[in-house]
Amino acid sequence: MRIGELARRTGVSERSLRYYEQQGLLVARRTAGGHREYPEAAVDRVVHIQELFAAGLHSRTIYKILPCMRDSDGGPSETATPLLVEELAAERERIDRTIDDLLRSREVLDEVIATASGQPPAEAA
Amino acid sequence: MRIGELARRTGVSERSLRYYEQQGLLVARRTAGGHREYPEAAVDRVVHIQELFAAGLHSRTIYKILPCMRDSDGGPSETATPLLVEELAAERERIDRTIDDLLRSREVLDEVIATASGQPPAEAA
DNA sequence: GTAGAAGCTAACATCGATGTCAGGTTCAAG
DNA sequence: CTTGAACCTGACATCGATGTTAGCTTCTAC
Repeated sequence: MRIGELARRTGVSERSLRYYEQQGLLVARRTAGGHREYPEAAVDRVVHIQELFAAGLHSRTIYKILPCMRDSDGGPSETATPLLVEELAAERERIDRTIDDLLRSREVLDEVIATASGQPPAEAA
Repeated sequence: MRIGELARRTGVSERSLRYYEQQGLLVARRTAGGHREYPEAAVDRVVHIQELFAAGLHSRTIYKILPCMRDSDGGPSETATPLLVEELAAERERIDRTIDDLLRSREVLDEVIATASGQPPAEAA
């Protein structure tokens, strides 16, 4: 498929898809005229990439772990080096901390919402 | 206390503290010479602010909800308007989505780590 | 009063994914 | 062949919190 369809099917802008390619996250065959031609598997791959971006990983990190991920084609084509594993463990910890922060913040929001919704301030009672 | 101590005690840079003030998130009395002078409660307040920043909220949003938060001084000094509540609910949903993304991504990382650590790739078997 | 630490303001830099625009080429259907 | 949609590259803009620097002032302890 071409870039327009891939963008439509993944919800990722063409701009971003080209950026992913530039960062080595996505490859595409080229038409005689230079247009990108993606295989079906590209859809899954873009979804994976998005997930990792959503986790706050940098493209450089994603670049390193992508070959180690179970792809739609089957098993991973490569195994993570100890160094990469160490880096991923650090990312994992960062993610854990982020989740904790989010849970705490969500509680704060809930408290404010609850106060405003259910319990009119004492001054009004 | 002055800005240096507040920075030390909260782990937030002086630069950021001044920025918070500029955004209206933090107020400080001023010395005759213009130096900032913070009350003890500022420590808690800065911690709150950091939590909300960590959740991905913008300073403008934090500005709006801060007066509605239970402060170290006691109850909230203001109650959220319905409009604000709606906005906070949207933030809450965003946070939920973010958490989901993070959980998914963490699983991906765990899988890669597990593969690299324990299970040599199938092609070798 | 004086030296050095600590503060002040203002301005500019940064990071990274993404938006957007310009100017040109290719593709597909008539 | 022609036309309009889709695509190409390249460059510049954006957002927002924070880092950094410069040049100056204030504070504190001697």
